[in-house]
Amino acid sequence: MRLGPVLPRSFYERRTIEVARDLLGKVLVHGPCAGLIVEAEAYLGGDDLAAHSARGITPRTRVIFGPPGHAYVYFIYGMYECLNLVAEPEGRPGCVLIRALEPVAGLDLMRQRRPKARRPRDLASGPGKLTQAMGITRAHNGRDVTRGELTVREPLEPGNFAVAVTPRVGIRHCADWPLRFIVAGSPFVSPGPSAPDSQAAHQPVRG
DNA sequence: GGTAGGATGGGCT
DNA sequence: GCCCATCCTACCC
Repeated sequence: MRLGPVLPRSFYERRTIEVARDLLGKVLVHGPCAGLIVEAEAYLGGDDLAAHSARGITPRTRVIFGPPGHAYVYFIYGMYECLNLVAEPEGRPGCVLIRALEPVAGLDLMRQRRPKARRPRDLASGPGKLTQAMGITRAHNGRDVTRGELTVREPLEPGNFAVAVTPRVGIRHCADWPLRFIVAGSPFVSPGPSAPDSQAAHQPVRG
C-alpha cells in the first residue's frame, strides 16, 4: 500500500475524543509492517476513572501527561502489551488505545509473530494481538511517533467508511461512556460490542 | 456457533 | 493483596 505523509504533532495536540475518532482509517507503520486503524478508544482526564492517568502522575503514567504524539505502551495481565498514542497539549492527560488493525503490509512477518492466527482477521483484532503482530513492546514506551520507525501516516487514496461508537471494552469504571470508535462493519475489529448496523455489508476502509 | 476459566506479573494501596 | 484498557484453550451445544 502506498502511504501519505506522517501525521504531524498538531494532529495529536487536540481533544482526545477527536484524535481517537480521526485515527480511524490512518495507517500504523512499524518497519515493514503496516495496518489500517479500525478501532480506537479515548481515555480522558478529569472524571474518567477508567484511565490510567486518573490517579495522577506516577512512573508508569508520566508519558500520558507529556507532549502529544508519543507512544504510551503498558504491560497488562502479565502477558500482553497495549499501544496508546498521547493526545492533548503537554501537561494535560489523554491518550488513545489502538485496539485493532486491518493488516495491509508485512503480513508474512505478522504471521511469524503470531503463529496461532489462522486468518488475516486474527492477526490484529485486539490490543494485545496487534502489538504482537506489529512487534511493538514496552521498549517503545515514550517514543515519538511523528518520526522514526514507529509512525502513523495518512493513506494515499483515503476510503469512505462510517464510524460507529460504543462503550469501551474490558473496563469497570465509566463502563457506559461512548468512547470506543470503530469502522462500521469491519471484520477486523475486536470481539467487543458491535454497532447496531454491523450486520450490514462490510464497508472497505480502502475505497 | 457459544462461553468459562486459567495463564501470568507489574502497579499501587 | 488485589486489580487489571487480554487472549487462548477446552468444552459444550
